[in-house]
Amino acid sequence: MKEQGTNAAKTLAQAGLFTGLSDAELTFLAQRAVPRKFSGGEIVFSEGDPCAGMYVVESGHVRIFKTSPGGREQVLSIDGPGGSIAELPVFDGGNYPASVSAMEDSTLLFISKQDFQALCMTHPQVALKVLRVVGARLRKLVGIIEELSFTTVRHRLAAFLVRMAQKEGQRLSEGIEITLPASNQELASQIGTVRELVSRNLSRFQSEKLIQMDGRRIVIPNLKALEAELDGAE
Amino acid sequence: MKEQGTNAAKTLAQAGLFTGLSDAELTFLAQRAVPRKFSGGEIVFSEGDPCAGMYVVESGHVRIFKTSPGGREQVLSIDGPGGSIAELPVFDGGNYPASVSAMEDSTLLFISKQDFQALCMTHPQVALKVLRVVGARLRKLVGIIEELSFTTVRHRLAAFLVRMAQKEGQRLSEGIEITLPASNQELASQIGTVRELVSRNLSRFQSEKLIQMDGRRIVIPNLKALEAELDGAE
DNA sequence: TTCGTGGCGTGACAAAAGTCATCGGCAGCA
DNA sequence: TGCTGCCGATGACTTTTGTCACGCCACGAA
Repeated sequence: MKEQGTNAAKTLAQAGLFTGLSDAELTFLAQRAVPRKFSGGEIVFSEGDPCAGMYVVESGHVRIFKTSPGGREQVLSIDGPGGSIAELPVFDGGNYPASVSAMEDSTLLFISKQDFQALCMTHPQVALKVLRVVGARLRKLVGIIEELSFTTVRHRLAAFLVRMAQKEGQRLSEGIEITLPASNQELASQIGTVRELVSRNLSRFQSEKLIQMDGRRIVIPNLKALEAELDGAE
Repeated sequence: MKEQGTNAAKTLAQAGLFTGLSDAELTFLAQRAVPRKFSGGEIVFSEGDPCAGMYVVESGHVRIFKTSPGGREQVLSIDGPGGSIAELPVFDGGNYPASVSAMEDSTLLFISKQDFQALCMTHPQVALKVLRVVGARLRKLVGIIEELSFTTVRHRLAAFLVRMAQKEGQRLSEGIEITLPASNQELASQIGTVRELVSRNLSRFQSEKLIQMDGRRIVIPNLKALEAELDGAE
Protein backbone atom coordinates (compact mmCIF):
# COMPACT_ATOMS: atom_id res chain seq x y z
CA MET A 1 0.00 0.00 0.00
CA LYS A 2 2.73 2.40 0.99
CA GLU A 3 4.58 1.18 -2.05
CA GLN A 4 1.71 1.93 -4.32
CA GLY A 5 1.43 5.41 -2.90
CA THR A 6 4.98 6.24 -3.85
CA ASN A 7 4.59 4.69 -7.27
CA ALA A 8 1.57 6.83 -7.78
CA ALA A 9 3.43 9.87 -6.57
CA LYS A 10 6.16 9.21 -9.08
CA THR A 11 3.66 8.90 -11.89
CA LEU A 12 1.85 12.02 -10.85
CA ALA A 13 5.05 13.98 -10.60
CA GLN A 14 5.70 13.25 -14.25
CA ALA A 15 2.17 13.90 -15.29
CA GLY A 16 2.50 17.33 -16.79
CA LEU A 17 -0.62 18.30 -14.99
CA PHE A 18 1.15 18.15 -11.67
CA THR A 19 4.75 19.05 -12.36
CA GLY A 20 5.92 21.65 -9.95
CA LEU A 21 3.88 20.46 -7.01
CA SER A 22 5.79 19.91 -3.81
CA ASP A 23 6.52 16.40 -2.58
CA ALA A 24 4.04 16.86 0.20
CA GLU A 25 1.33 17.82 -2.22
CA LEU A 26 2.13 14.93 -4.47
CA THR A 27 1.93 12.38 -1.72
CA PHE A 28 -1.26 13.97 -0.54
CA LEU A 29 -2.72 13.51 -3.99
CA ALA A 30 -1.19 10.08 -4.47
CA GLN A 31 -2.86 8.84 -1.32
CA ARG A 32 -6.20 9.77 -2.71
CA ALA A 33 -5.53 8.46 -6.20
CA VAL A 34 -6.94 5.01 -6.86
CA PRO A 35 -4.99 2.81 -9.26
CA ARG A 36 -7.16 0.89 -11.67
CA LYS A 37 -6.07 -1.77 -14.09
CA PHE A 38 -7.60 -2.26 -17.50
CA SER A 39 -6.87 -4.96 -19.99
CA GLY A 40 -6.36 -4.29 -23.68
CA GLY A 41 -9.54 -3.15 -25.34
CA GLU A 42 -11.40 -2.64 -22.12
CA ILE A 43 -13.61 0.40 -21.78
CA VAL A 44 -12.60 2.91 -19.11
CA PHE A 45 -15.76 4.94 -19.43
CA SER A 46 -18.29 5.69 -22.12
CA GLU A 47 -19.44 8.85 -23.76
CA GLY A 48 -22.34 10.28 -21.82
CA ASP A 49 -21.45 8.67 -18.52
CA PRO A 50 -21.64 11.08 -15.62
CA CYS A 51 -18.18 12.36 -14.82
CA ALA A 52 -16.91 10.88 -11.59
CA GLY A 53 -13.36 12.03 -11.86
CA MET A 54 -10.27 12.14 -13.98
CA TYR A 55 -7.46 9.73 -14.75
CA VAL A 56 -3.73 9.87 -15.13
CA VAL A 57 -2.07 7.20 -17.22
CA GLU A 58 0.51 5.27 -15.25
CA SER A 59 1.32 2.61 -17.81
CA GLY A 60 -0.03 1.61 -21.18
CA HIS A 61 -2.00 3.71 -23.61
CA VAL A 62 -5.58 4.81 -23.87
CA ARG A 63 -7.59 6.09 -26.76
CA ILE A 64 -10.28 8.71 -26.52
CA PHE A 65 -12.91 8.27 -29.20
CA LYS A 66 -16.41 8.92 -30.41
CA THR A 67 -18.68 6.21 -31.75
CA SER A 68 -21.26 6.65 -34.49
CA PRO A 69 -24.62 4.90 -34.41
CA GLY A 70 -23.37 2.97 -37.42
CA GLY A 71 -20.53 1.62 -35.31
CA ARG A 72 -17.71 3.65 -36.77
CA GLU A 73 -15.21 5.16 -34.40
CA GLN A 74 -13.26 8.38 -34.56
CA VAL A 75 -10.23 8.64 -32.36
CA LEU A 76 -9.73 12.07 -30.81
CA SER A 77 -6.57 11.46 -28.88
CA ILE A 78 -4.19 8.80 -27.70
CA ASP A 79 -2.48 9.24 -24.39
CA GLY A 80 0.36 7.37 -22.79
CA PRO A 81 2.14 7.46 -19.42
CA GLY A 82 1.94 10.88 -17.82
CA GLY A 83 -1.08 11.84 -19.88
CA SER A 84 -4.30 12.84 -18.24
CA ILE A 85 -7.84 12.12 -19.30
CA ALA A 86 -11.01 13.99 -18.63
CA GLU A 87 -9.35 16.89 -16.87
CA LEU A 88 -12.03 19.01 -18.39
CA PRO A 89 -15.41 17.44 -17.72
CA VAL A 90 -14.34 17.42 -14.12
CA PHE A 91 -14.85 21.16 -14.24
CA ASP A 92 -17.80 22.05 -16.33
CA GLY A 93 -19.96 19.52 -14.55
CA GLY A 94 -21.07 17.86 -17.77
CA ASN A 95 -20.82 14.21 -18.65
CA TYR A 96 -17.87 12.64 -20.38
CA PRO A 97 -17.95 13.90 -23.96
CA ALA A 98 -16.29 10.83 -25.43
CA SER A 99 -15.42 7.26 -24.60
CA VAL A 100 -12.06 5.96 -23.51
CA SER A 101 -10.63 2.50 -23.86
CA ALA A 102 -7.30 0.94 -23.04
CA MET A 103 -5.19 -0.03 -26.05
CA GLU A 104 -3.09 -2.47 -24.11
CA ASP A 105 -3.08 -3.67 -20.53
CA SER A 106 -2.83 -0.39 -18.70
CA THR A 107 -2.86 1.10 -15.26
CA LEU A 108 -4.62 4.38 -14.64
CA LEU A 109 -4.79 6.49 -11.54
CA PHE A 110 -8.26 7.66 -10.76
CA ILE A 111 -8.69 10.98 -9.02
CA SER A 112 -12.17 11.85 -7.91
CA LYS A 113 -13.84 15.02 -9.00
CA GLN A 114 -13.95 16.26 -5.43
CA ASP A 115 -10.30 15.68 -4.73
CA PHE A 116 -9.24 17.30 -7.94
CA GLN A 117 -11.43 20.32 -7.52
CA ALA A 118 -10.22 20.75 -3.98
CA LEU A 119 -6.65 20.61 -5.21
CA CYS A 120 -7.36 23.29 -7.78
CA MET A 121 -8.84 25.55 -5.15
CA THR A 122 -5.88 25.30 -2.85
CA HIS A 123 -3.33 25.32 -5.65
CA PRO A 124 -4.22 27.80 -8.34
CA GLN A 125 -1.18 26.89 -10.37
CA VAL A 126 -2.75 23.51 -11.01
CA ALA A 127 -5.66 25.21 -12.72
CA LEU A 128 -3.16 26.98 -14.93
CA LYS A 129 -1.51 23.69 -15.77
CA VAL A 130 -4.87 22.26 -16.65
CA LEU A 131 -5.37 25.17 -18.98
CA ARG A 132 -2.12 24.42 -20.70
CA VAL A 133 -2.94 20.76 -21.11
CA VAL A 134 -6.39 21.58 -22.36
CA GLY A 135 -4.90 24.09 -24.73
CA ALA A 136 -2.81 21.40 -26.32
CA ARG A 137 -5.85 19.19 -26.57
CA LEU A 138 -7.81 21.94 -28.22
CA ARG A 139 -5.13 22.54 -30.79
CA LYS A 140 -5.08 18.87 -31.61
CA LEU A 141 -8.82 18.82 -32.11
CA VAL A 142 -8.63 21.80 -34.39
CA GLY A 143 -5.99 19.93 -36.34
CA ILE A 144 -8.32 16.98 -36.73
CA ILE A 145 -11.12 19.22 -37.93
CA GLU A 146 -8.79 20.80 -40.40
CA GLU A 147 -7.76 17.45 -41.79
CA LEU A 148 -11.28 16.08 -41.95
CA SER A 149 -12.64 19.18 -43.57
CA PHE A 150 -9.93 19.94 -46.06
CA THR A 151 -8.18 16.76 -47.00
CA THR A 152 -8.73 13.34 -48.49
CA VAL A 153 -8.16 9.98 -46.91
CA ARG A 154 -5.06 9.58 -49.02
CA HIS A 155 -3.70 12.81 -47.69
CA ARG A 156 -4.45 11.99 -44.08
CA LEU A 157 -2.85 8.61 -44.43
CA ALA A 158 0.28 10.13 -45.91
CA ALA A 159 0.33 12.65 -43.10
CA PHE A 160 0.01 9.87 -40.60
CA LEU A 161 2.91 7.96 -42.08
CA VAL A 162 5.08 11.05 -42.14
CA ARG A 163 4.29 11.76 -38.50
CA MET A 164 5.14 8.19 -37.60
CA ALA A 165 8.38 8.39 -39.48
CA GLN A 166 9.38 11.58 -37.74
CA LYS A 167 8.47 10.36 -34.29
CA GLU A 168 9.67 6.80 -34.26
CA GLY A 169 11.15 5.99 -37.61
CA GLN A 170 14.28 3.83 -37.77
CA ARG A 171 16.87 4.92 -40.29
CA LEU A 172 17.77 2.07 -42.58
CA SER A 173 19.93 2.01 -45.63
CA GLU A 174 16.86 1.61 -47.83
CA GLY A 175 14.99 4.37 -46.07
CA ILE A 176 13.03 5.00 -42.92
CA GLU A 177 11.28 2.08 -41.31
CA ILE A 178 8.17 2.33 -39.23
CA THR A 179 5.84 -0.21 -37.72
CA LEU A 180 2.14 0.35 -37.89
CA PRO A 181 0.82 0.61 -34.39
CA ALA A 182 -2.25 -1.52 -34.81
CA SER A 183 -4.77 -2.96 -37.21
CA ASN A 184 -5.97 -1.20 -40.32
CA GLN A 185 -9.26 -0.86 -38.54
CA GLU A 186 -7.64 1.12 -35.75
CA LEU A 187 -5.71 3.19 -38.22
CA ALA A 188 -8.93 3.96 -40.02
CA SER A 189 -10.52 5.15 -36.79
CA GLN A 190 -7.60 7.43 -36.21
CA ILE A 191 -7.72 9.14 -39.56
CA GLY A 192 -11.47 9.14 -39.85
CA THR A 193 -12.35 6.56 -42.45
CA VAL A 194 -12.98 2.86 -42.88
CA ARG A 195 -10.75 -0.19 -42.96
CA GLU A 196 -11.03 -0.75 -46.69
CA LEU A 197 -9.83 2.69 -47.67
CA VAL A 198 -6.78 2.38 -45.50
CA SER A 199 -5.96 -0.91 -47.12
CA ARG A 200 -6.52 0.42 -50.61
CA ASN A 201 -4.54 3.58 -50.11
CA LEU A 202 -1.63 1.74 -48.58
CA SER A 203 -1.61 -0.57 -51.59
CA ARG A 204 -1.72 2.42 -53.84
CA PHE A 205 1.21 4.05 -52.06
CA GLN A 206 3.12 0.84 -52.50
CA SER A 207 2.36 0.57 -56.19
CA GLU A 208 3.52 4.15 -56.52
CA LYS A 209 6.77 3.18 -54.78
CA LEU A 210 6.14 5.69 -52.02
CA ILE A 211 6.28 2.95 -49.43
CA GLN A 212 7.20 -0.69 -49.21
CA MET A 213 5.11 -2.90 -47.03
CA ASP A 214 5.96 -6.10 -45.29
CA GLY A 215 3.10 -6.97 -43.03
CA ARG A 216 2.97 -4.36 -40.32
CA ARG A 217 6.37 -3.04 -41.28
CA ILE A 218 6.68 -0.18 -43.70
CA VAL A 219 9.77 1.23 -45.29
CA ILE A 220 9.68 4.72 -46.69
CA PRO A 221 12.46 4.96 -49.25
CA ASN A 222 12.01 8.66 -49.82
CA LEU A 223 10.37 10.69 -47.13
CA LYS A 224 10.45 13.80 -49.28
CA ALA A 225 8.31 12.11 -51.87
CA LEU A 226 5.74 11.19 -49.29
CA GLU A 227 5.81 14.66 -47.82
CA ALA A 228 5.14 16.03 -51.26
CA GLU A 229 1.72 14.44 -50.95
CA LEU A 230 0.94 16.88 -48.20
CA ASP A 231 1.28 20.00 -50.31
CA GLY A 232 -1.30 19.28 -52.93
CA ALA A 233 -4.53 20.20 -51.29
CA GLU A 234 -4.29 20.58 -47.56
CA MET B 1 -13.43 58.05 -21.92
CA LYS B 2 -14.96 57.54 -18.52
CA GLU B 3 -18.14 56.62 -20.38
CA GLN B 4 -16.33 54.01 -22.37
CA GLY B 5 -14.90 52.52 -19.23
CA THR B 6 -18.33 51.90 -17.77
CA ASN B 7 -19.61 50.51 -21.05
CA ALA B 8 -16.73 48.17 -21.10
CA ALA B 9 -17.36 47.21 -17.50
CA LYS B 10 -20.93 46.39 -18.34
CA THR B 11 -19.90 44.22 -21.25
CA LEU B 12 -17.28 42.46 -19.21
CA ALA B 13 -19.71 41.82 -16.39
CA GLN B 14 -21.91 39.93 -18.80
CA ALA B 15 -19.06 38.11 -20.38
CA GLY B 16 -19.34 34.72 -18.77
CA LEU B 17 -15.64 34.76 -18.33
CA PHE B 18 -15.90 37.49 -15.74
CA THR B 19 -19.22 37.01 -14.03
CA GLY B 20 -18.83 37.06 -10.32
CA LEU B 21 -16.02 39.58 -10.24
CA SER B 22 -16.55 42.52 -7.94
CA ASP B 23 -17.34 45.95 -9.35
CA ALA B 24 -13.93 47.14 -8.39
CA GLU B 25 -12.28 44.30 -10.27
CA LEU B 26 -14.44 44.89 -13.28
CA THR B 27 -13.60 48.57 -13.50
CA PHE B 28 -9.97 47.69 -13.00
CA LEU B 29 -10.16 45.38 -15.95
CA ALA B 30 -12.32 47.70 -17.98
CA GLN B 31 -9.78 50.46 -17.66
CA ARG B 32 -7.19 48.24 -19.22
CA ALA B 33 -9.45 46.87 -21.92
CA VAL B 34 -9.05 48.59 -25.25
CA PRO B 35 -12.16 48.81 -27.42
CA ARG B 36 -11.54 48.09 -31.08
CA LYS B 37 -13.97 48.49 -33.91
CA PHE B 38 -14.07 46.19 -36.90
CA SER B 39 -16.24 46.48 -39.95
CA GLY B 40 -18.05 43.54 -41.48
CA GLY B 41 -15.69 41.02 -42.98
CA GLU B 42 -12.63 42.57 -41.47
CA ILE B 43 -9.98 40.28 -40.05
CA VAL B 44 -9.35 40.55 -36.32
CA PHE B 45 -6.29 38.35 -36.41
CA SER B 46 -4.99 35.52 -38.51
CA GLU B 47 -4.06 31.97 -37.77
CA GLY B 48 -0.42 31.78 -36.81
CA ASP B 49 -0.14 35.36 -35.60
CA PRO B 50 1.64 35.65 -32.28
CA CYS B 51 -0.90 35.93 -29.52
CA ALA B 52 -0.99 39.43 -28.11
CA GLY B 53 -4.09 39.05 -26.01
CA MET B 54 -7.70 38.06 -25.95
CA TYR B 55 -10.96 39.72 -26.91
CA VAL B 56 -14.43 40.01 -25.51
CA VAL B 57 -17.25 40.73 -27.93
CA GLU B 58 -19.10 43.90 -27.03
CA SER B 59 -21.34 44.13 -30.07
CA GLY B 60 -21.70 42.26 -33.33
CA HIS B 61 -20.55 38.76 -34.11
CA VAL B 62 -17.25 37.18 -34.96
CA ARG B 63 -16.40 33.92 -36.62
CA ILE B 64 -13.43 31.77 -35.74
CA PHE B 65 -12.25 29.77 -38.72
CA LYS B 66 -9.50 27.85 -40.42
CA THR B 67 -8.48 28.41 -44.02
CA SER B 68 -7.22 25.76 -46.40
CA PRO B 69 -4.51 26.44 -48.96
CA GLY B 70 -7.21 25.91 -51.55
CA GLY B 71 -9.11 28.82 -50.11
CA ARG B 72 -11.86 26.90 -48.38
CA GLU B 73 -12.85 27.93 -44.91
CA GLN B 74 -14.10 25.91 -41.99
CA VAL B 75 -15.88 27.81 -39.25
CA LEU B 76 -15.09 26.57 -35.75
CA SER B 77 -17.24 28.90 -33.73
CA ILE B 78 -19.35 32.00 -33.92
CA ASP B 79 -19.44 34.29 -30.95
CA GLY B 80 -21.69 37.20 -30.12
CA PRO B 81 -21.87 39.79 -27.33
CA GLY B 82 -20.43 38.44 -24.10
CA GLY B 83 -18.39 35.82 -25.89
CA SER B 84 -14.67 35.68 -25.55
CA ILE B 85 -12.05 34.81 -28.11
CA ALA B 86 -8.59 33.42 -27.73
CA GLU B 87 -8.85 32.91 -23.98
CA LEU B 88 -6.69 29.91 -24.52
CA PRO B 89 -3.67 30.84 -26.60
CA VAL B 90 -3.15 33.55 -24.04
CA PHE B 91 -2.07 30.79 -21.70
CA ASP B 92 -0.12 28.20 -23.55
CA GLY B 93 2.06 30.79 -25.13
CA GLY B 94 1.42 29.54 -28.63
CA ASN B 95 0.22 31.51 -31.59
CA TYR B 96 -3.41 31.95 -32.49
CA PRO B 97 -4.58 28.57 -33.77
CA ALA B 98 -7.23 29.98 -36.09
CA SER B 99 -8.29 33.20 -37.73
CA VAL B 100 -11.07 35.47 -36.60
CA SER B 101 -13.12 37.90 -38.63
CA ALA B 102 -16.05 40.16 -37.87
CA MET B 103 -19.32 39.12 -39.47
CA GLU B 104 -20.85 42.56 -39.16
CA ASP B 105 -19.62 45.88 -37.85
CA SER B 106 -18.52 44.89 -34.38
CA THR B 107 -16.83 46.22 -31.30
CA LEU B 108 -14.43 44.04 -29.39
CA LEU B 109 -12.62 44.69 -26.15
CA PHE B 110 -8.99 43.80 -26.29
CA ILE B 111 -7.30 42.60 -23.13
CA SER B 112 -3.57 42.15 -23.31
CA LYS B 113 -1.94 38.88 -22.44
CA GLN B 114 -0.17 40.49 -19.51
CA ASP B 115 -3.27 42.02 -17.99
CA PHE B 116 -5.22 38.85 -18.34
CA GLN B 117 -2.55 36.63 -16.91
CA ALA B 118 -2.11 39.01 -14.02
CA LEU B 119 -5.82 38.88 -13.37
CA CYS B 120 -5.77 35.11 -13.34
CA MET B 121 -2.96 35.11 -10.82
CA THR B 122 -4.71 37.40 -8.43
CA HIS B 123 -8.14 35.90 -9.02
CA PRO B 124 -7.95 32.15 -9.27
CA GLN B 125 -11.68 31.87 -9.84
CA VAL B 126 -11.14 33.53 -13.21
CA ALA B 127 -8.95 30.66 -14.25
CA LEU B 128 -11.75 28.31 -13.31
CA LYS B 129 -14.18 30.32 -15.41
CA VAL B 130 -11.79 30.10 -18.30
CA LEU B 131 -11.78 26.38 -17.86
CA ARG B 132 -15.51 26.27 -18.06
CA VAL B 133 -15.60 28.40 -21.17
CA VAL B 134 -12.89 26.35 -22.76
CA GLY B 135 -14.75 23.22 -21.82
CA ALA B 136 -17.77 24.38 -23.76
CA ARG B 137 -15.53 25.19 -26.70
CA LEU B 138 -13.96 21.79 -26.58
CA ARG B 139 -17.32 20.07 -26.58
CA LYS B 140 -18.35 22.09 -29.59
CA LEU B 141 -15.22 21.10 -31.46
CA VAL B 142 -15.80 17.46 -30.66
CA GLY B 143 -19.29 17.90 -32.04
CA ILE B 144 -17.88 19.28 -35.26
CA ILE B 145 -15.49 16.38 -35.57
CA GLU B 146 -18.31 13.97 -34.99
CA GLU B 147 -20.38 15.57 -37.71
CA LEU B 148 -17.54 15.76 -40.18
CA SER B 149 -16.43 12.23 -39.58
CA PHE B 150 -19.76 10.45 -39.41
CA THR B 151 -22.27 12.37 -41.45
CA THR B 152 -22.99 13.64 -44.93
CA VAL B 153 -23.45 17.18 -46.10
CA ARG B 154 -27.16 16.55 -46.37
CA HIS B 155 -27.27 15.46 -42.80
CA ARG B 156 -25.28 18.40 -41.53
CA LEU B 157 -27.42 20.81 -43.43
CA ALA B 158 -30.57 19.30 -41.98
CA ALA B 159 -29.03 19.50 -38.53
CA PHE B 160 -28.19 23.12 -39.13
CA LEU B 161 -31.74 23.96 -40.14
CA VAL B 162 -33.16 22.16 -37.15
CA ARG B 163 -30.84 24.03 -34.83
CA MET B 164 -31.85 27.32 -36.43
CA ALA B 165 -35.50 26.45 -36.09
CA GLN B 166 -35.13 25.61 -32.43
CA LYS B 167 -33.13 28.68 -31.61
CA GLU B 168 -34.78 31.40 -33.57
CA GLY B 169 -37.63 29.91 -35.53
CA GLN B 170 -40.87 31.87 -35.84
CA ARG B 171 -44.04 29.85 -35.53
CA LEU B 172 -46.28 30.41 -38.51
CA SER B 173 -49.50 28.73 -39.45
CA GLU B 174 -47.71 26.92 -42.27
CA GLY B 175 -44.82 25.87 -40.10
CA ILE B 176 -41.66 27.28 -38.59
CA GLU B 177 -39.95 30.10 -40.38
CA ILE B 178 -36.26 30.80 -40.23
CA THR B 179 -33.99 33.19 -42.07
CA LEU B 180 -30.65 31.99 -43.29
CA PRO B 181 -27.96 34.01 -41.59
CA ALA B 182 -25.78 34.66 -44.59
CA SER B 183 -24.74 33.53 -48.03
CA ASN B 184 -24.63 29.93 -49.11
CA GLN B 185 -20.90 30.34 -49.16
CA GLU B 186 -20.86 31.18 -45.46
CA LEU B 187 -23.25 28.38 -44.68
CA ALA B 188 -20.96 26.00 -46.54
CA SER B 189 -18.02 27.12 -44.42
CA GLN B 190 -20.00 26.47 -41.29
CA ILE B 191 -20.98 22.93 -42.15
CA GLY B 192 -17.73 22.05 -43.84
CA THR B 193 -18.44 21.90 -47.54
CA VAL B 194 -18.70 24.06 -50.63
CA ARG B 195 -21.23 26.54 -51.92
CA GLU B 196 -22.66 24.29 -54.60
CA LEU B 197 -23.51 21.45 -52.32
CA VAL B 198 -25.42 23.74 -50.01
CA SER B 199 -27.41 25.05 -52.92
CA ARG B 200 -28.12 21.60 -54.28
CA ASN B 201 -29.12 20.08 -50.98
CA LEU B 202 -31.41 22.97 -50.18
CA SER B 203 -33.06 22.49 -53.56
CA ARG B 204 -33.38 18.84 -52.86
CA PHE B 205 -34.99 19.46 -49.49
CA GLN B 206 -37.44 21.74 -51.21
CA SER B 207 -38.33 19.24 -53.88
CA GLU B 208 -38.87 16.71 -51.12
CA LYS B 209 -41.24 19.18 -49.42
CA LEU B 210 -39.10 19.23 -46.32
CA ILE B 211 -38.66 22.96 -46.63
CA GLN B 212 -40.03 25.81 -48.66
CA MET B 213 -37.63 28.49 -49.74
CA ASP B 214 -38.23 32.08 -50.61
CA GLY B 215 -34.90 33.71 -51.05
CA ARG B 216 -33.20 33.74 -47.68
CA ARG B 217 -36.42 32.81 -45.90
CA ILE B 218 -37.20 29.19 -45.24
CA VAL B 219 -40.39 27.67 -43.94
CA ILE B 220 -40.27 24.24 -42.39
CA PRO B 221 -43.76 22.79 -42.58
CA ASN B 222 -42.94 19.75 -40.54
CA LEU B 223 -40.01 19.89 -38.20
CA LYS B 224 -40.42 16.24 -37.28
CA ALA B 225 -39.88 15.23 -40.86
CA LEU B 226 -36.66 17.20 -41.01
CA GLU B 227 -35.51 15.82 -37.70
CA ALA B 228 -36.10 12.34 -39.06
CA GLU B 229 -33.17 13.07 -41.38
CA LEU B 230 -30.92 13.11 -38.37
CA ASP B 231 -31.53 9.53 -37.32
CA GLY B 232 -30.46 7.69 -40.40
CA ALA B 233 -26.71 7.64 -40.16
CA GLU B 234 -25.32 10.03 -37.61
C1' DT C 1 -5.57 -31.97 -37.95
C1' DT C 2 -9.79 -29.24 -38.48
C1' DC C 3 -12.45 -25.42 -37.39
C1' DG C 4 -13.58 -20.93 -36.19
C1' DT C 5 -12.14 -16.27 -35.85
C1' DG C 6 -10.11 -12.09 -37.03
C1' DG C 7 -7.42 -9.33 -39.91
C1' DC C 8 -6.33 -8.19 -44.57
C1' DG C 9 -6.81 -7.32 -49.72
C1' DT C 10 -9.77 -6.55 -53.56
C1' DG C 11 -13.32 -6.34 -57.09
C1' DA C 12 -17.73 -4.42 -58.09
C1' DC C 13 -20.86 -1.09 -57.12
C1' DA C 14 -23.44 2.90 -55.36
C1' DA C 15 -23.53 7.17 -53.30
C1' DA C 16 -21.60 11.41 -52.03
C1' DA C 17 -18.55 15.11 -52.68
C1' DG C 18 -16.36 18.21 -55.30
C1' DT C 19 -15.08 20.83 -59.81
C1' DC C 20 -16.02 23.42 -63.86
C1' DA C 21 -18.76 26.01 -66.64
C1' DT C 22 -22.87 28.37 -67.69
C1' DC C 23 -26.99 31.08 -66.97
C1' DG C 24 -30.03 34.43 -64.82
C1' DG C 25 -31.24 37.88 -61.38
C1' DC C 26 -30.18 41.88 -59.09
C1' DA C 27 -27.79 45.87 -57.02
C1' DG C 28 -24.61 49.55 -57.71
C1' DC C 29 -22.68 52.73 -60.64
C1' DA C 30 -20.74 55.42 -64.43
C1' DT D 1 -28.83 52.62 -70.21
C1' DG D 2 -25.45 49.47 -70.15
C1' DC D 3 -21.67 47.63 -67.58
C1' DT D 4 -19.96 45.03 -63.77
C1' DG D 5 -19.77 42.13 -59.92
C1' DC D 6 -21.87 39.10 -56.66
C1' DC D 7 -24.85 35.53 -55.68
C1' DG D 8 -27.56 31.59 -56.48
C1' DA D 9 -29.06 27.52 -59.42
C1' DT D 10 -27.89 23.88 -62.13
C1' DG D 11 -26.05 20.49 -65.63
C1' DA D 12 -22.12 17.55 -66.74
C1' DC D 13 -18.45 15.33 -65.20
C1' DT D 14 -14.60 13.34 -62.12
C1' DT D 15 -12.95 11.87 -57.96
C1' DT D 16 -13.46 10.20 -53.57
C1' DT D 17 -15.70 7.71 -50.34
C1' DG D 18 -18.17 4.14 -48.58
C1' DT D 19 -20.58 -0.58 -48.85
C1' DC D 20 -21.01 -5.40 -49.82
C1' DA D 21 -19.20 -9.55 -50.79
C1' DC D 22 -15.80 -12.75 -51.25
C1' DG D 23 -11.45 -15.21 -50.75
C1' DC D 24 -7.04 -15.68 -48.40
C1' DC D 25 -4.08 -16.39 -44.62
C1' DA D 26 -2.45 -16.87 -39.77
C1' DC D 27 -3.34 -18.49 -35.36
C1' DG D 28 -5.26 -20.63 -31.47
C1' DA D 29 -8.67 -23.92 -29.51
C1' DA D 30 -10.82 -28.18 -29.70
